[in-house]
Amino acid sequence: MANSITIIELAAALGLSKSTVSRAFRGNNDINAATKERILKKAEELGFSPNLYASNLRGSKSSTIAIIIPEFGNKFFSQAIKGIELIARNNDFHVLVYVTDHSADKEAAIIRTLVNGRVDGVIMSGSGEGKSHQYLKLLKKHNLPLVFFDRYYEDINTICVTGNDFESSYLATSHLIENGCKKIAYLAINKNVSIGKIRMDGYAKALSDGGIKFDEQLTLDTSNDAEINYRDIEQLIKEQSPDAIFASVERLAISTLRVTKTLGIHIPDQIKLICFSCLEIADMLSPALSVVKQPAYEMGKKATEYLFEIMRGNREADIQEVLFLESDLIFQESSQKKLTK
Amino acid sequence: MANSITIIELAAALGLSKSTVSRAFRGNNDINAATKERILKKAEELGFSPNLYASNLRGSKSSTIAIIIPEFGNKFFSQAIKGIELIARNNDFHVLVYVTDHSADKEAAIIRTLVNGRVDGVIMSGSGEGKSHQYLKLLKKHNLPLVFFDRYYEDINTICVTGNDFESSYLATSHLIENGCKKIAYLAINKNVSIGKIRMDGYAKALSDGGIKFDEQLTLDTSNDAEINYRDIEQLIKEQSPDAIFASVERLAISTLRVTKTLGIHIPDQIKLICFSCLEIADMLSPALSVVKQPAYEMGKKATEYLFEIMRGNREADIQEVLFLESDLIFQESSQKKLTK
DNA sequence: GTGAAAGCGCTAACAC
DNA sequence: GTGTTAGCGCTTTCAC
Repeated sequence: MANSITIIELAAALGLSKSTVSRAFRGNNDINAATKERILKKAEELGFSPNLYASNLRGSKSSTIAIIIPEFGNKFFSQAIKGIELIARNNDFHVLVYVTDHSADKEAAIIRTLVNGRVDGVIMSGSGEGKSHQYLKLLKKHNLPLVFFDRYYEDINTICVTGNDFESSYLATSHLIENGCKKIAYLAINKNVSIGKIRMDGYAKALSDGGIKFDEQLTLDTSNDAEINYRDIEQLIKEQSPDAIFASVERLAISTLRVTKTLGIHIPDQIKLICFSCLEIADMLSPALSVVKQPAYEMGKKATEYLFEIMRGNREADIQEVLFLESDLIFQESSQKKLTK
Repeated sequence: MANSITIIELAAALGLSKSTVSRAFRGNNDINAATKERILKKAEELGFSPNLYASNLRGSKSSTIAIIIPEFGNKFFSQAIKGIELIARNNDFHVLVYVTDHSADKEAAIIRTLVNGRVDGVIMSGSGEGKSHQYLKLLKKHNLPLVFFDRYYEDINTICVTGNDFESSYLATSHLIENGCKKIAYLAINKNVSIGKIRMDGYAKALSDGGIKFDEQLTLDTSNDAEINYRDIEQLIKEQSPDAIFASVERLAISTLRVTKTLGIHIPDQIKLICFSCLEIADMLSPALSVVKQPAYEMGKKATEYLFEIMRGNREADIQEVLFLESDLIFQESSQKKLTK
C-alpha cells in the first residue's frame, strides 16, 4: 500500500497531539480554526490523509455499497449503474461493481466477500432466479440491506425497483394483434424466472384477451450465448412460421434481425418485431425497431435512494415491496403495418 | 455496519485463543487441520468472517483497484470496464467505479479519496486533458500505480493502453478520399487533447497525402451535450457543405445521422460518414455505419494486467510508455460509393 | 500446534 | 481548545 505518513508523524511535525490533528479531519468544530488551517496545510505538504482502514475500524462504517449485476452487455445495465453511481456519489459513498456472468454461484461467492464490513449495503439484479438463495441470508445476518432492481427473487423479503413489465408486455402484444398478427412468438432467456415469467404472463394475457390461443410451441427458452440463440431463433422461425416476434430482451431481438436478414425475411411485412430494449438508436435501425424502453437510469437512482433510506433507518428492510417504474412503448416500423397501403 | 461477532467471541465459543482462530483464516499451515476444520465450521454457524478493516489495517493492503472514467454513455466504456472487472476478479481484487462527467475537478476530488489506502492502484481514462494534472502527483506520493487507457495525459509518466488512432484515422480518411470525397469534415469533442488531437493528426496527414488542403473551417470542436453538438453539426453542414464527415467519437456520428435525416440529406450519396465506435450493431443501422472499432474489452484487460504487473513489482511504474492496440476498420454503406452504378 | 501480548493508525471519551 | 488514554478487531512475532 501507500507509504503514507501517520497521524503521529504529522502531529510531531507540528508540535501537536494526534487527537488535535485527528480533529482537523473530522467535521466537528471543537478545534481552533487557525490550528485546523495549519494542520491541513502541513498535511497537504506532507501528503497525509487519514488511513481509511484505521478510521473505518474505529467507526464501523465503510461508506461503500456494492452493485451486483449479471452482465455488462447492454445499455440497460450501464444506464442503471450510471444512476446508482450518481446517487452514491451525492452521498459521498463509493461503489464497488461485480459482474456474475449470469452465474448464481459467482453471485454467492461475491456476497461472501461483502459481509466482512466491506460494504454497508447492496444493490443487485439477480442472476440465479429460480434457484435457492440461502446465501442471501448472510446479508441479513450481518444486517446488510439489499435492494433489487429489475430482476429479483420472490423468496427474498426486500425492496425491488423494476419495470411495469406485465402491462408493457400486454400492451406490446396487443399492439401486434392490432396490427393483424395471429402467430406471435415469445422469446426469453429463461421463462421460469421473474422478468422472463412476468413478461410472458403479460403476453399470454394479451393473447387470451385477443382471442388467440396460447401455443407453447411459439415460446422459446434460449440462452445468453449469441450463437445458440441465433440457431434457436432460426429454428423457431423455420418450423413455426410466426407472423410476429416479441423478444423479452434486446439481445434476442438483435439476433432475430440477423436471422431474418440472412433468411431474406422482411420485417415488418412478413414478421413483425417488438422487444424490450434501452437502445437509444432504435429509431435508426433498419427497420426502425419498436421497443419497450425501461427507465434504466431512473431505476438505478430509485433503487439507490431506497437503499440509503434503509441504511439511514428511515425505511423498513425485510419487507417484500415492489416498486414499478413505467416503461415507454415506442412503436416504430418493425411492428406495424405499412401506413401507405 | 454489520453486527458481526468478533474473533474473540468465536474463540470463546470454541475454548481457543484468538490467535488460533485467526490462523484458521490465513493461508499458513501452522495449525492443526482438525482444529482449523472445527473453527471454520463454527464460524459458518455463527456467521463470522474476519473484519476487513482490522485485517487491512494490520496488513496494509486493500485488494481493491479504482476505475475512473469520464462517462458511461457508450459501449466503449462498458466493454472496457467488463475487461477490467474480469482481470481484477481473477486476481481476487475488488473494483471501485467512478464517473467524472468529463470534469477534471471531479477527477481530482475522486483521486483525493483514493490515497488513504482505499485502493492499491488506479485505472483511468482521463477527463481533464489539456489541463494541469498536479493532483495526480498525489498518487505517486502514495506509491499508487496508475495505468491509463484510451485517454491519457502526456505530462504524466506512466503506462497507457490505447488504440492505434493515428493510423486508423489516416486509413479512415484515406478511405473517404478513395471514395471520391474532397471536402471531408472532422468532428471532435475537444481537438486539443490526446484522442481528439491524434485522431485529427491522422486525418490531416491523410488529407495532405491525398493532395487535399487542410481547412480549419471543416473541423468542428463541439460539446458532449447532444443538443449542442446537434446544432453545431447542423450549422457545419449548412455552412460548409462537406461531402464527407469523419466523427472522432460515436456520439457525433449519431448526431450527424439525426441531422442529415432531418435535413433530408442522403448518406452516403450526398455525405459519406465514418466514425470511431464500438457499436455492435453498426451494420444494422440505416445506412449501415462504417466504423473504426477499438478493442475496448481487450484494452480494459490489458491495462489491468499491466496494473497488476506494476503492483507486483514486475514492471516499472513512472515510465511513459504507450501500448497501441489495433482497431478494426469496418467499411460499410455509410462511407462508400454505391457499388451498383 | 497453541497462547500471550504488542501494535497496526485512528477516534472519542474524558480530563485539564 | 488541546492532550491523554483506551480500544476498534485483527495478525504476528515470540514463547511454550
